[in-house]
Amino acid sequence: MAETDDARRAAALERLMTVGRQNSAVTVMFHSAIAAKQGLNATEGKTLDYLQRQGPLTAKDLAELTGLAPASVTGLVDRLEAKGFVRRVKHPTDKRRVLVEPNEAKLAELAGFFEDWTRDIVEVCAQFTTDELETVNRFLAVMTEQQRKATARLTD
Amino acid sequence: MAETDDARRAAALERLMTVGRQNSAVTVMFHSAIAAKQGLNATEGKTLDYLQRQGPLTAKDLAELTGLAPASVTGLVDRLEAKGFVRRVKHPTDKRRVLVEPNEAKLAELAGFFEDWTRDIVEVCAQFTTDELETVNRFLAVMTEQQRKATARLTD
DNA sequence: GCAAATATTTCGTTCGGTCGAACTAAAGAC
DNA sequence: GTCTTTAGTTCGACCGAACGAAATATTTGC
Repeated sequence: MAETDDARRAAALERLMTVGRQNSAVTVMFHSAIAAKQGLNATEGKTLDYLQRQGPLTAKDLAELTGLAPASVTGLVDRLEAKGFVRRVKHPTDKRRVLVEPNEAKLAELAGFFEDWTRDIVEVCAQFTTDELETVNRFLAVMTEQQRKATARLTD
Repeated sequence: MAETDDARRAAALERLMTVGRQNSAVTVMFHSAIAAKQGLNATEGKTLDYLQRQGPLTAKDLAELTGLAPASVTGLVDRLEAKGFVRRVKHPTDKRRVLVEPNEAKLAELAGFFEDWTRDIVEVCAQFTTDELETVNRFLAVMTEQQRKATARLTD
């Protein structure tokens, strides 16, 4: 029954596209809702993402990552600092440089925002066996990498 | 061996959180990269999303959906029209109203943007059995709904 | 040491996106 | 038929965020 198997797979793939696109759209909205709730614009949110993932970065690093002019980074960091999300720290060896350090407490507070969200997730996961969750994990990991590459391709 | 099962599940859940967050971050970046490539800002992108999903909408509808003032919607539609993504159409029965109609051709062109992306996805999916893909679909559908509710909770 | 290079900030300017208020046109109420 | 309400646009103004150029501080190279 190769044909019905093929049909079933084709259906699964098509549905994956649909559901994946819906999920993407909702994810974007969720993110922007959270950012808005904290008075962060897109640039600021992206910057915090980078800092959270990579730890302290210099202004120059941030300029490259965000694609902003040096002068703009100064303003960006000023705003984030005023809101308490980061602080400027002198670079240990090169005093020209400024390290922008994320405020862990503030980010934890942000994580607190996710708390009931996390609880909901776990609850929803009750519908899935551990094996299934591992499949999902594997899938998400692969897709994330694929999408990361696609993004890089777009922005080069 | 209930304990090791518990441990395995806990590990799977924790990993899900991590990988899920990474995936979200990348998704957001991917979206904003696509939007930027087309010269669209966040508001314009969101508006096109609504139009694509719900079909033609009046300026008033858009004002409510986006949370913008009427005057701002005029400007928003002007910009989208100038870029060729939408057109204004007279409402059939109420001549005060303006229907904002998405340009299917232009959106298809946008879909073309996704073409090689889609190809990559399918390729990546070769690593998964059809059963696994169906599990993923089920998971994504559930998570999408959950996240949709969470977003609504944040923006009310 | 001193000149050139590098990292960041300051300053003045510009621009896009939003707003409120006033205006126009059409629909609905009575 | 007038009066009120509703939909959308125009206009003038404002604000946040970005930029380039010049200034400052520090490091590197010779």
